[in-house]
Amino acid sequence: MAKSGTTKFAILGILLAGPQSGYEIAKFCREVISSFWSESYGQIYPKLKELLDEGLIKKKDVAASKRKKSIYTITAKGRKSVEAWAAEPAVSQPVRNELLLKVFFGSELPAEISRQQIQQALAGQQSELGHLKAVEREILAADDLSQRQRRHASMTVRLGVHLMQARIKWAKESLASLDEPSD
Amino acid sequence: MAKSGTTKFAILGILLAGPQSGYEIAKFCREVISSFWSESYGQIYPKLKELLDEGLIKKKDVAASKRKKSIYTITAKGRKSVEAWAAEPAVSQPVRNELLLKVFFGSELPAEISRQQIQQALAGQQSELGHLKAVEREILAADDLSQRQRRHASMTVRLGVHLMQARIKWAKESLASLDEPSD
DNA sequence: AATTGCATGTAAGGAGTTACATGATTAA
DNA sequence: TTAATCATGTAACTCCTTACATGCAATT
Repeated sequence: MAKSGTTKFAILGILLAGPQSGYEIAKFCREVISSFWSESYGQIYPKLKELLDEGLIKKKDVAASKRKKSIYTITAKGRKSVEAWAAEPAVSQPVRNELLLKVFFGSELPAEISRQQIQQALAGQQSELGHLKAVEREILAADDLSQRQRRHASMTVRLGVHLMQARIKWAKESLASLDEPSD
Repeated sequence: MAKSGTTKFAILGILLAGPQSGYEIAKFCREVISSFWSESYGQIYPKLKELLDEGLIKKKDVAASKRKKSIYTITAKGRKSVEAWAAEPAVSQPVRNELLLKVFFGSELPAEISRQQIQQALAGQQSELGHLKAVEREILAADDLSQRQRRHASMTVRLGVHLMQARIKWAKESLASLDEPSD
């Protein structure tokens, strides 16, 4: 995936909510925004160095509770930079859906293959939907977040919910279509 | 994106429908399956060489209408290989949704930013939905396809339709949510 | 005559993950 | 004491796109 450069802005955006260490940024990606974004250590640490060189963040070494760590804070320049990025129309990166690839090729393969794929997908989707709804409830009850933070966080989960419901609808419709007799 | 290796099977899968040249495979990706899969020349040509070495496809040089080209045909071994891959549960690769990232960070940014993002997204989604429905009609009317091919191709487009409708629903719901007064 | 499409490839470089390496602290 | 979590980073490797390079054929 060449030339997107979104990692930089993802880190800056996370720092908007407050100063954090590289480790905490990674944790945030894993625990909070993983349903629509991912970053790994191999990306985060080198990127923090770059952002520092560009003056978009600043570093402070802290001996927090005996363990030393580096806390990064977004600068005014960094804030301007992430705001400009956020205002630009979002570009949707090329989709690659392995399930659809398998279903598409299914017309040239034994009929059970597509049916099983879709049944498995449906099971996963239903459990995923339950998970997303639980996350939604958590967000609405989180008293460590501001009202605006709750609202925006819940919007992101709501898309997940809508998409999952759509996938479930599709899976059921597709299984029915596979049951229809051939002409 | 490390260690997926799906390109190999994508090419094999495309060859299931009949022998084709590298150029035709690329064209097929661009024109037929682009809504859920993409491959570029830089991937296809080197991969064809690998598949040849592994005995999963065979090559025949043809002087079709004065212009020379290489036509690749899937072998029995290749067919077995793609069938085994198709039967394995589809793995969903990590999602990266730039729009949601911007919406999420929107709680720390001027309020107009998220509203504009979602409005722009909605406009794009509505036009995209119209396009998908046109493609669906084309598939159902395509008499160069078998009934099974039409059925499986239409299933892939139907997921696109369902997902796009979900995105539109979400965008409208989110705009309404942004209009609600704060507590 | 010029543009578009057919046709095959390579090179450079960015993006991204995983595994490795190291070590302290804390909870079971 | 053993495992998990905190903490920072690097190296190797894969994946993938874009641009480049080349040249013929058909259409406008």
